[in-house]
Amino acid sequence: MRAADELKHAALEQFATVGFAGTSLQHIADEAGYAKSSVLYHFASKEALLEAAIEPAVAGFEDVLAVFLAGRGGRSDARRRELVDRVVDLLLEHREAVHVFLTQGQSLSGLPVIDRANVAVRRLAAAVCEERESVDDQVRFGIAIGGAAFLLTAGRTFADESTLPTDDELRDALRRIIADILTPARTPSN
Amino acid sequence: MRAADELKHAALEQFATVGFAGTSLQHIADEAGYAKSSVLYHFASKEALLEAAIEPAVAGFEDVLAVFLAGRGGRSDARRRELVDRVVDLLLEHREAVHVFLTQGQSLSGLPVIDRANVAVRRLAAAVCEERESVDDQVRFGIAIGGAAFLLTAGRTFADESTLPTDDELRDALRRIIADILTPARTPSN
DNA sequence: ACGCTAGTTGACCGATCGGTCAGAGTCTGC
DNA sequence: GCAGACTCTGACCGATCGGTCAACTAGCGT
Repeated sequence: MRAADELKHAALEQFATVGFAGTSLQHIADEAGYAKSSVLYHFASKEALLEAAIEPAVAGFEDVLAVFLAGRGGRSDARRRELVDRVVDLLLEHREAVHVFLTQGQSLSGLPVIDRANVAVRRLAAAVCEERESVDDQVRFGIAIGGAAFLLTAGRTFADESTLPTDDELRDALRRIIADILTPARTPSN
Repeated sequence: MRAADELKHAALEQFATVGFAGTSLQHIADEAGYAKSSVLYHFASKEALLEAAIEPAVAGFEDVLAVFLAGRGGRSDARRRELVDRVVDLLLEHREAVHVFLTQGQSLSGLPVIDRANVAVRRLAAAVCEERESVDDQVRFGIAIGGAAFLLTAGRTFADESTLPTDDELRDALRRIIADILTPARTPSN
């Protein structure tokens, strides 16, 4: 069962950097040290490989969301902050899958796992924004999640001037700043 | 000269939605109503077409940046806010080019126009963040620009629940929120 | 009428794409 | 020893890729 994992890992890395359409099965196989045929032995198709590669990430978000929604502690600010923390953890843990979903999700819609991820994100937005549905809140949520995902992957291109921060530094900063973005001024000032 | 513009427009749209590698010259030609050979008559190669398509956007950012850096008014908060406003305008005007650059820039590095865009973004970050180079400031800048770009393109996938906001609404919200994100609490609290 | 240039196109090229298939190697239980 | 399942692979398929090229058309100055 090691081969399938190696292939998933290699595939995810390529999908995140070169894009799904820009990645060939041959290249994935070469990267993982197998023949192209072996890839199609473990996964029925290129799309099935993508699904298998990002499914754990989607499942993770669904779990965190389910825990939040089932929690009996209401939707206090503390609980919402806890949700943000766990989401940030998932963003860091599955950064490649998140990047693939956010940057190529629209061209990949139709794949079951992508549709699952879409409803998960919508429910996440609803949980974070509560019933407040102003344009500002939508924009804040979009910037927070899109920005975080961008920062974790593409952002490295021009953020490494001196020394790029540790994952732990990044995690702390993201937790603080995203919570900051999502809760503008608890009592509106504009 | 109309044909070249039509092809650039069609190409940019495809590059933004399906990705550069995932877009075929044949599809671009079909979309614009020409033959594949015509595309390669107007542009030396697929890469040259990409460069021509996103060059105006890069030039726009370079101009705005040059105006800001050459301005004799120092770097007051008001001037920095004006810079943010103009950058937001450019993000809206060239949203497809911005999307292509931010989501595929790393796999497209090497193309002259992409490298130009990279240095422009770095200088923009320096101009906005001033000499403050803490992890937080870098994260805030990354989230702001990445989030805005994400919101303008991919974000539409799951933001259109009811009615997605007007461009003008979006512009106002972005100006306010991005300025907000980049200037956390004028005097640091951490 | 002429030649010249710009624009457009279909035919064609080698390479590579995702995917199929018939084996070959390896290990197990009998 | 042997049967069977599991894993892996090279050869091969039709389709499509980016790119080349010669030919055709339309306009324009002379």
